[in-house]
Amino acid sequence: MNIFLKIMKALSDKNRLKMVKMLQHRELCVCEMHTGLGLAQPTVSKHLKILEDAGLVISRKEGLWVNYSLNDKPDNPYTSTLLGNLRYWLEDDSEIQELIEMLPGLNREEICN
Amino acid sequence: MNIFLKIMKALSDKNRLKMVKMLQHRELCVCEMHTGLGLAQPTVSKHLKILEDAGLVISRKEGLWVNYSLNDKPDNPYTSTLLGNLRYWLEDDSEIQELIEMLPGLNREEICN
DNA sequence: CTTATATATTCCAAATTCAGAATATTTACA
DNA sequence: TGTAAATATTCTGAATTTGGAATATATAAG
Repeated sequence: MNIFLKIMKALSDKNRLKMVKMLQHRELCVCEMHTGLGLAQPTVSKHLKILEDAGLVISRKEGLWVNYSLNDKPDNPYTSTLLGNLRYWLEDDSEIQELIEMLPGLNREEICN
Repeated sequence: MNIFLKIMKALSDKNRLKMVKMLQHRELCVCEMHTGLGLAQPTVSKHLKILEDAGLVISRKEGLWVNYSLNDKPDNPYTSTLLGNLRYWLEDDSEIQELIEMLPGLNREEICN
């Protein structure tokens, strides 16, 4: 039950939910999400830790960057089902749509320097 | 997005999750859940309000009792999918199992008087 | 080895959540 | 109308969550 609750709590926050929806489109580094969401970098870093601890997200180091992506090898049925449903859930939400539309313009080389 | 977040928050609490699992077996009044969960009556009442506001649960008055049951006519896909998944999710959780096993012994006529 | 950059961690204040005690409301019934 | 019983609401304190500033860590480049 505890892992289920951890997953639900991780998905109960608006900003973390936005991060998941962003990551459906591509791998992102911290500074890209920090810029895209208009949140402080430490805030984003902490949210990502919560998502990673819940097993929803994985990270991969690439030099100075840390690339985050959705976990496509979940070890429990809750994660796979929820991440699967979230592929289409909230697709019609305007706030999400605006966020997704700005994704192509998010370029880590431009942002982080 | 807000209704989705409300649903996720409602299912992010251990006691509310237990209530949902209890209600999968039968309609229950407040005092039955209050006794079964070992929580104060106002605490249970407030949790039920949160579940009802999220559309997960409905209530039906019957004299002094208020019977709560799962909402089988959800007006959004999140509720129907999640309640559907929760039919089998957590069935193997020992804490849930113990709770379910005590359900047949929960009798409102005995408890509430 | 020093510097610069991306990310993580720590610290703290504000906001929210949770629990139970006290109280209010609602309904049945004498 | 008055009382009893089931539930709902209010109030309060403790715990948790959230956000950002300050700081620490890690890696690349000179």
